[in-house]
Amino acid sequence: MSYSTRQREVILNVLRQAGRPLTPQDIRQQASQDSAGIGLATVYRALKTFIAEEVIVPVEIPGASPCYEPADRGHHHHFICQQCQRVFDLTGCVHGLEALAPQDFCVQRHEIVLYGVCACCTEGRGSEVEASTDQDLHSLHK
Amino acid sequence: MSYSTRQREVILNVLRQAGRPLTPQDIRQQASQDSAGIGLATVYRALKTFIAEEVIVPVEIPGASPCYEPADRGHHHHFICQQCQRVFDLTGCVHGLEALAPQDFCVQRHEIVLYGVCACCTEGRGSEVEASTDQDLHSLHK
DNA sequence: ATAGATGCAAAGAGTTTGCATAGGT
DNA sequence: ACCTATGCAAACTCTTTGCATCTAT
Repeated sequence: MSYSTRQREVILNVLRQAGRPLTPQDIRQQASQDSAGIGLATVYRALKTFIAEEVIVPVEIPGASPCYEPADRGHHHHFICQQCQRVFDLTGCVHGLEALAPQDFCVQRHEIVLYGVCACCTEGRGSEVEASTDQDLHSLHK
Repeated sequence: MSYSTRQREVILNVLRQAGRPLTPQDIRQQASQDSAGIGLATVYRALKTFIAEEVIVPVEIPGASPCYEPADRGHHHHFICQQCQRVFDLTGCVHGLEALAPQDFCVQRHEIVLYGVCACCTEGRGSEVEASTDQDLHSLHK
């Protein structure tokens, strides 16, 4: 089995406290505050372990770098802001998706991604957000 | 403007004749048959030019390598076979997607991806397809 | 003749792996 | 004590860029 180390606890904490999926770089940067000098390789290895243990899930957005979030958030989809490039969680889903595939295709799961401009960036605060170190947590969960 | 060279014509032809989005590697491999010794860099540069000219569009599927297809296929979505990893075009769309985003978010476009097993792989021909050099064109367009 | 395109090789970004050391059990 | 995790650096993959040469206009 896997050991519980300080680095892994910190990584998991970072992912849980963020209200949105994070990239490995995001994670490393955040984690550095609690565990200085943490290596990127450690982040990648921890992510791989957590995925295998189904503690987190990868979120791969077309046009964005792969990112990760806790697995306990249930079925949901994502919104990516074209301005600040951040990924947000959405709630809800739509029906009738299986109908898009030919009948001899077997549909196992689906992904929906919305692209646009988030509330922050719409308010004209786009540039400052873009440069932020991203401590702010923009959860859309109620 | 851009010149019309043999390589570019071949690349565009390959994309048009394929019934599904292709990766740069796919394209290079196919194009080699008509233009031996074509370089990968040439493919990437041609793709960039074609995208700028809006002749082709990038198709970025979560969990798959980025691929490309002609821009004149209209609004549609994609299916990725978990077995052979190929990307197929779907026809049709669903409504009510904007409703998934908070009202202060501006939705500009969307992407829907279905994952599952394609007809070929369901028929038990998965392994041979997986190893194929992919000359076969699996269009879903009617 | 000139500007753009090609092929190669080198350079970058992102991710993975080998290895010696440190740390959890 | 044993086995796993860490950090570093090297290796790998995918994509981009520099440069000399070639080609379309």
